[in-house]
Amino acid sequence: MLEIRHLRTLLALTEAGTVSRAAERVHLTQSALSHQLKALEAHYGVAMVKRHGQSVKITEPGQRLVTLARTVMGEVRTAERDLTKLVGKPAGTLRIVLECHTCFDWLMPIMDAFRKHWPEVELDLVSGFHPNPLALLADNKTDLVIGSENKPRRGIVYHPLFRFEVLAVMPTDHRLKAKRHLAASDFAKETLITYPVPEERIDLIRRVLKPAKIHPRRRTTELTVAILQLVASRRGVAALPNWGIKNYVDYGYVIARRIGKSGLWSNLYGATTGEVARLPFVRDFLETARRECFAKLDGVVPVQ
Amino acid sequence: MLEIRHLRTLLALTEAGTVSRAAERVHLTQSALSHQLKALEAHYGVAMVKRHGQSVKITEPGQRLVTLARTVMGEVRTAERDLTKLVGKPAGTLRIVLECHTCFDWLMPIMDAFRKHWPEVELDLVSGFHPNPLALLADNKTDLVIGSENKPRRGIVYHPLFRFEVLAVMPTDHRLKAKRHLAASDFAKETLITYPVPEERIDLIRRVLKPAKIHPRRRTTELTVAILQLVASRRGVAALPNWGIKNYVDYGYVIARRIGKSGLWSNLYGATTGEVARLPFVRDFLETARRECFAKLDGVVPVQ
DNA sequence: CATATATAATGAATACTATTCATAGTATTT
DNA sequence: AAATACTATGAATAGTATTCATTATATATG
Repeated sequence: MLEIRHLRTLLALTEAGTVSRAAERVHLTQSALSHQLKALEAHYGVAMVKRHGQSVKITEPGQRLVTLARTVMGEVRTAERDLTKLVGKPAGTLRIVLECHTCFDWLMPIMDAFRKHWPEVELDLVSGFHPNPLALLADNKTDLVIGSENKPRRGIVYHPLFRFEVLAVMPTDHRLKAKRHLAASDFAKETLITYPVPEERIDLIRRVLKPAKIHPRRRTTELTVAILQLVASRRGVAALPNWGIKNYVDYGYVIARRIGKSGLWSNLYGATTGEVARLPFVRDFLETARRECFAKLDGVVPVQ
Repeated sequence: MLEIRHLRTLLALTEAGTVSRAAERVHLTQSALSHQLKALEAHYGVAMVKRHGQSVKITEPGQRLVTLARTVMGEVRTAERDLTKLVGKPAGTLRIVLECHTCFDWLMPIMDAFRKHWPEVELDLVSGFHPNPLALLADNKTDLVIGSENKPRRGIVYHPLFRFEVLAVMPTDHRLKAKRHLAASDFAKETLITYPVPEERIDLIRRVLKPAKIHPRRRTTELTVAILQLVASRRGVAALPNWGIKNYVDYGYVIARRIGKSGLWSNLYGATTGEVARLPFVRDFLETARRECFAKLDGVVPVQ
């Protein structure tokens, strides 16, 4: 009766917190998951989740199955890796270009895991700036570009990673702190602290400020911590991913506000050539990245 | 794509050796398993089994999945045990009556495992002889009777365990050693060595010799090894389960021959009252017994 | 406080896919 | 050579997972 499908669902449920979001993550409808849970509960004669207002909470029996799911899914993954290694000795390179500055944060642990799982593959992070990173794929200068671009181009395959919200980060005593969300006009008199990249690469400018014809002052710095320091010491405001600043916000170092009524959201994709997309270790890398980010990063949802 | 169902199939396949027998064990048709295997092979791009004449052999990739199956199924089982313990504290007794002498051999390790898994349950083996063991169930003198009886009686539930062949055991230089299988008449001049139980309890007599009106001499002894010693020293022949004598035959201590053209087969059942049948630890006991016997005992097949 | 917005549960309809059926094919045994 | 024991396969069927459409309920929002 119990199938791996159910374990997948339970894992997604603990990570997502709600049935609907879990459903998105496993590419099913909310209804399907609700039925699955009902079937599990009927079979074992215990509630696996408890409706807790709007969201659901996993019960103790449910938690036991989640524990099972974690170990089982881990073992299934290593078995499948072993299988692909038995099918054909995998060797090659995986050169990665990062378009997204903050992505370093989540990429590091994933690269570490990858090196352990695929010691035969040479892993490289191509840093430094490129005006047109996707061109590097065609020129075989890199194998994987991680960024938010997904315009269809011939020969390039986009692998959706995840979707996250970009928040406005401000000092704790900022004049706009009472607002629930900021409008474009709110930025008019601010100094915007960003990474040293062209304006088109900054979502807030390209998608919010430029359309509203607002051009605040800019100040740039390389590191995320440096940006946060400048914000905290009232030199300006910044726009950073939700998951990148959560710790600083929780700690009360800065405050964060939504940009626009429904927020400024950004999608992240891995881009490869069609050929590279077929390599088993590349598929594994992308899948691992997706899974780990959903599991570890706060407020991350599937690409819509 | 990979589901627990596939892992079950692969486990049954390694233990049964052929697709058909594995199918019986998981209560599916041979065709279903063949399709399952085909789907697995298509998905992973490797052959999981290799047709090897009449039977199939598991390939290296297949073996990897079998290993996965073993660990996963083990974890699923302990998780499910934990779940039933969470649902309701299980306490009670499991008093077992054994109708079948040789069954001690396989029952011991299963009782050991059971004690480990259900420390709250008091386990008892009620030995000694009873003319009508099933009556003990109704009188609440025991909880489980293991034997080959399965005549429908009101209030009693039979749980099929397994089916095995009873072989004629003879000294290595016996006059009938050239025969592939023995007929009832072959026993006419022999001394039959049996456990000290009534004739109706001995399959060979009840189902083969009595119908043929053949009444050989009998000599009885309690222990299986004692029977084998007597046989080896030419004091007579015996009829014992395939799996009980395999080691002695392989070692060349005695020889074994089929009884009748298609052999003398015996089914083993666990009998309980309807109430006891519902207890989770009883269900677990029976399932464990079945599984372990299929895995460890040679030549054991599902009850037909 | 009413309204809008999320969310979950449910029964019926649908789509999917696992299993069986019927059969052919291939070794092995007698 | 015939009988037996096994596997593979395509089509039909049965079974069940998923979706659709809807209701119910709780949480935000103006």
